Amino acid sequence: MTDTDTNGLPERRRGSGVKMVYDLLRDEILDLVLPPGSPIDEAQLAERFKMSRTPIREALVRLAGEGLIDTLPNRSTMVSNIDFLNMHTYFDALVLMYRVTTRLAAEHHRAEDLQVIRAHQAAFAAAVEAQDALAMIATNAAFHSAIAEAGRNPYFTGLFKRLLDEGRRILRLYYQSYDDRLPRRFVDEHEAMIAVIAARDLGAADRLAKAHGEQIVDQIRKLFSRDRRLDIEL
Amino acid sequence: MTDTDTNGLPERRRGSGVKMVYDLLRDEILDLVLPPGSPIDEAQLAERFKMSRTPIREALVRLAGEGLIDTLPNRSTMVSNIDFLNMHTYFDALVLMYRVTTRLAAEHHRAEDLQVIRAHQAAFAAAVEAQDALAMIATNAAFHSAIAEAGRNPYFTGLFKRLLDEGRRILRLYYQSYDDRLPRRFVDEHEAMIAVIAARDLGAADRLAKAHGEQIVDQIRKLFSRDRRLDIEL
DNA sequence: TGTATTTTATTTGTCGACAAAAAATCGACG
DNA sequence: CGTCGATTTTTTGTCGACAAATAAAATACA
Repeated sequence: MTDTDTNGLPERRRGSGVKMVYDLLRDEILDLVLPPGSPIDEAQLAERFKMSRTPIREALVRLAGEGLIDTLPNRSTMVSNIDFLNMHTYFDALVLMYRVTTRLAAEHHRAEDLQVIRAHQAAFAAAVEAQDALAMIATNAAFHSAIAEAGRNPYFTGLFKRLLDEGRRILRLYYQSYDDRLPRRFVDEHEAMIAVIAARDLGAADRLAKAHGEQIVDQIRKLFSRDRRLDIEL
Repeated sequence: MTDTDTNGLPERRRGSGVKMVYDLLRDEILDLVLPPGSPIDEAQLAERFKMSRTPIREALVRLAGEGLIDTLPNRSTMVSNIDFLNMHTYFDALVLMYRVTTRLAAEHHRAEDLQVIRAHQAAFAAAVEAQDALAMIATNAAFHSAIAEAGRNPYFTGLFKRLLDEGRRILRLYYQSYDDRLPRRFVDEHEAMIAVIAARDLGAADRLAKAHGEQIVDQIRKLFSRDRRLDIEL
């Protein structure tokens, strides 16, 4: 037993509490452990983490800043809803960021970036092989996130990462369908993207990213119209 | 004397304090009243606004979430620096958002949107006529912000508004040069943009926005190399 | 005189408590 | 039996105080 006191609770260093609460709550929201609409009770969290409401509050303010929770003034705060009606705006933004970040990666990447990207791609391929849908979602996001980092534009990577996070919530609703033959196609497309990035072919990077993104959007649209009979306008 | 007590201090309603501090600090940062690097002292702010440190702290957390201030753990927090070395990433993002939002505005705008846009354009023209540089910056940002809103994609408008805010800090450093013949050209270009948006000509909207954005970037680059002998890579 | 070490001072992070605001409960009255 | 109003309960926003962490100052020592 390391780093724990007699109560079995980890000894927290001053200042680490907010980050812990923030990270955990964030994960629980994105993994739908806390589904949209779930009420968030400060006092309850304070008791759960054995700390005062002050650091809890700070974590909540940060989550609200990212739009992951909604706070009604003087009243309850809850996990923000996924806006299915305006989903097309999400897809538009996602595809554009796929394109821009991949193109910039082809332009600005360094040798060490490719190693990181290839490592994430290997992890994604392993998740596909293992048919682990949750791992697919996570490693796929990490793969594209690494590409964005190689593009070296913090404004784009910032927006893109937020979109990928939001995507975690959407995909997790439908990850069941991931046990068909689509994931292997994604693996191949990822390989092709790595190749054009390495070759610094900006045009091809843009084209591949566009096709890749639109295919994912198409797949999600199909899921929606099949499972929910919702016609998402694109 | 309305809404004030005997001390001359406004009676604040519960919950309004944080927003007041946030808004004011934000403006002071963007207007360079608080230049980059300025130390932010919680206790000092608490005394200035006659409130406890708790709401001050919440405002600071939100500002930190937007990257307007940097907080060293357990130590001082200060106004974030403008990253001149990586300015090109800013320009890349700005021009792309100019294009995307203008194109989407041409696609999705409604009649009432055009009225708002034209009103902002009139205010911009008036600022140019009055040679009021600060008003030009503000009304120009409002004009493009209104176009973005008409595009109806919250992900793009969110990023774009943040970029325009950041631009306020950059432009305010150089607003002196605004007393040449460039602003009138901006007025004309704005008029052309409104026309193609109204005509729902997506391609022309994209082209005009690209030219408009790149011209602004070019202008700023010239200012930099002239005033600072700084060679900004683009 | 310069450097290492202790002491002091300043500032942040956290806490428990209180007051305001909204919701929930209860009770009066039709 | 239902509706409106008063009262209680719950939850949030704010406060003042304290403790940990760091910087600054003072002291000891070579």
